[in-house]
Amino acid sequence: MANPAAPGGARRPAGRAERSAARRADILAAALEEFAACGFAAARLDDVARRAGVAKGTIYLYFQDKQALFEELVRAMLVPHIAAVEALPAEGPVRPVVEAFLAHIVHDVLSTRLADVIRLVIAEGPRFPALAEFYYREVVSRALAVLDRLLARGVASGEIGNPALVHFPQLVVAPVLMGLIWGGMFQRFAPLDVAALMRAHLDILFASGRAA
Amino acid sequence: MANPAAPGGARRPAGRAERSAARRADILAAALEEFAACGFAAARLDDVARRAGVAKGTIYLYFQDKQALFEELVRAMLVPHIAAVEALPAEGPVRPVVEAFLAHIVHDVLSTRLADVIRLVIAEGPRFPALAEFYYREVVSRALAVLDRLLARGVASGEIGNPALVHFPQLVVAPVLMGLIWGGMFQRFAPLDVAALMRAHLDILFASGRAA
Amino acid sequence: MANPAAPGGARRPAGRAERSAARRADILAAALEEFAACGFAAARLDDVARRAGVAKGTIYLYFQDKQALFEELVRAMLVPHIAAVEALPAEGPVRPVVEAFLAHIVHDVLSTRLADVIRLVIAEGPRFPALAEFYYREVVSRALAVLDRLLARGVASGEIGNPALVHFPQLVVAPVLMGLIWGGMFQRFAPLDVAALMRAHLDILFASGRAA
Amino acid sequence: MANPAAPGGARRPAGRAERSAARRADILAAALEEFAACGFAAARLDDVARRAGVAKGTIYLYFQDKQALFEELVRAMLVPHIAAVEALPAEGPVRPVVEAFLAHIVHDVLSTRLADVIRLVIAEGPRFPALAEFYYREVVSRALAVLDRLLARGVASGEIGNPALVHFPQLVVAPVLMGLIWGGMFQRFAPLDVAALMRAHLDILFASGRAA
DNA sequence: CATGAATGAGAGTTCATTCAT
DNA sequence: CATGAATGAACTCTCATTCAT
Repeated sequence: MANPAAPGGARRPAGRAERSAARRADILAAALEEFAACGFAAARLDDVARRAGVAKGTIYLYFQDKQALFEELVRAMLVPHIAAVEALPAEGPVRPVVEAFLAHIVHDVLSTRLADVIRLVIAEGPRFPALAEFYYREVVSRALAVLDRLLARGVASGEIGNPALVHFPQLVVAPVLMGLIWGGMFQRFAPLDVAALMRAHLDILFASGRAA
Repeated sequence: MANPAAPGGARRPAGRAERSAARRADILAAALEEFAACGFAAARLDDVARRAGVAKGTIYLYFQDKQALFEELVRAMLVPHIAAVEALPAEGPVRPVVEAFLAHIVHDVLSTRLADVIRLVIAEGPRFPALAEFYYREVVSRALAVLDRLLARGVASGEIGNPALVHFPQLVVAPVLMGLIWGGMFQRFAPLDVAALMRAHLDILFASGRAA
Repeated sequence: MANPAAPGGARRPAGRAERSAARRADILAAALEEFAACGFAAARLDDVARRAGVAKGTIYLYFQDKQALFEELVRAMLVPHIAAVEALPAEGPVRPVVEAFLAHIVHDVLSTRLADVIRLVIAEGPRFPALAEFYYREVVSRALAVLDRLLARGVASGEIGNPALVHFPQLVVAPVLMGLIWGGMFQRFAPLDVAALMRAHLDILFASGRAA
Repeated sequence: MANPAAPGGARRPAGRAERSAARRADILAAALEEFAACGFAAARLDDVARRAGVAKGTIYLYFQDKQALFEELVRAMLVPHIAAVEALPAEGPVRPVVEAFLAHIVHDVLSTRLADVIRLVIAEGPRFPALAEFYYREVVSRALAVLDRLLARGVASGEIGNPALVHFPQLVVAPVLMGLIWGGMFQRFAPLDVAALMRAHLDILFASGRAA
């Protein structure tokens, strides 16, 4: 009677749907840890369940099977960032936008769990074509399209001196990929200053243009 | 003409040592296929054996276990290229050397089995720190050191206008990595012209400098 | 009649804990059969599972591995008898006590599954030092200690004429061991009347003493 | 030219047959070590071969298979002692003969490789009925028959006071078995003075009789 | 909804045995 | 005779998946 959102005597401050969503989130979070640490094939659902604080069977109430869990994990992690990818300003000087774009990736991707997710996609991509395609369609192609327009504008305005860059937005992103891979493999014993790397990268990209 | 075992005529019997080396090579080749296709954990030694045309137990005559097979495979594939990495000319104009360096990678790595091996190292690196370290020590760090000297020379001679590049040889290689990853994931449905990518990349790198 | 789970009527469902304990017992019983028949190394868990009526994997829900199954089997079989070993009367005439002791062993050990267990311990002891030590500590040394006190009393009271026996309680048990080994190896084609053997043994032990 | 027994340039001082016999002996010796250490099932012919200094296949030139090797090993080790078993004097006082008999076993069996062989027979007996039967027929029954006659003589002459012993020669041997088993299992952490045990045993056996 | 005991196909690994050299 | 590379059946152990409770 006190809690209108909890009919039937549920004391917990959450409704059934919320509890369910929370469980789902717990499982996804646990799965991320395990998949990131072991890879898809070597990760054990037993460990995912233990880490999520649920029984092994419960996972199957929320996900069809191991592969579905993996794919939904990747999707769930990527989706919130898909919008951000296209939120770049369409007007004004180009360099600050590219800078913001790269800074965004460095801060919100490379230094977060998202880096693990993308490394997973890269590592397992060949075994999960659907995932690779999803990643390309929803993230990569969109980001590259945005970049492409940006670069065209930069070339048109003279900010970017070298027209070679148009049609190869991958060149803008390549150092990010380098930072991502390096971080997963060599960071431990050969640290790489990604921020400085990005500054140098920007300097080169905009070197021969004139300031906007 | 006196020696019936003389090289030059491929004959069946061969020596014991040759047979043995051939078997080993067969197994490694089969392992490459399977590991590249399935990843380390999901690859089955049964399939490796079948593909190599040997019995399952035979693998264990040549390799301690699955992990050893994997590590030796990577090492065996990388080692022959280690020397090549440092064979860049130490004198003269810089751009042609960098061009040759990238062309070499594109031709001898990206379009060969070596690409699979490096993708494997990237994918499994976190689970095989020894391998990641080997790859860094024997390949990555050497190549970067060579590039570093090259870039310094280019900056000193004015060929490279932008000194930002020095100390970040990773920027030179980043597009190669991009091509490698792209090739493994998106090439099927979104082909990338790596050669053109490289030309654009070079144009940008040497854009603001004066010709040597 | 009110409690459907009440003991006294063997019914199927039972509680989870009971089911679990029963499964464990089934597996141990099956393991005893197989280990006794084949020895540790040659026994196959597949057969244990089949005999226990469970799947192969189920064994691993209850026991860490084959060796743990073996060791727990031996412990589980021996433990219930450890108390019995020290339950011999500490007063009165000695001969009846020794007689009872040997009769107990002949009836409760030699003619039961326990004989198989001890034969297993003897056969596998060298490969399972922990088991040999357990058996010595919990069974052998205790039984010998009890016997030792008993013999000392018998010598003190004159019931046992020969003081040589003190400090060698093994001599009292040796014929039991003989019966155990004989039973496992020769009984089939050269039967040995263990009861008569024991009577003769007792006659000799107490031959030169005077009745208590 | 110096060695007339080595025609054809063979430097080794042995003929073909001798070499062969030596090889056989080497294999048997190696097999004894391995079987004693690991038991029949767990012993590896690979280790036997390595220890014997021959190739794995060579074993099969001398023995049909693993089981034959094992059985011939046991037979070969026991046969030389079969004669000794019946070489006990048929006349004169009994006690010295029994003493000699037990002393012989303690010295020539318990403290030698023979102990390992008999422990093996005991451990593997149930799996090798033919071996158990051979051991019974050629060793056990003969020794017991000899002992039986000896005991009868002792009882007849009054040396042995207790006629219960006749028909149970096993009682004479039981402490030896105890020593054998104890040696294999507990000797390490609970040493048993077998010689003293035997003296006590003899004292008891002959306690109530009058000296011859 | 949630559980976790149970399943059983399938993985890596071993080793007795064979046979071309 | 001797070798040891090769075999492949058989083993132990794992783990995604199911289902009675």
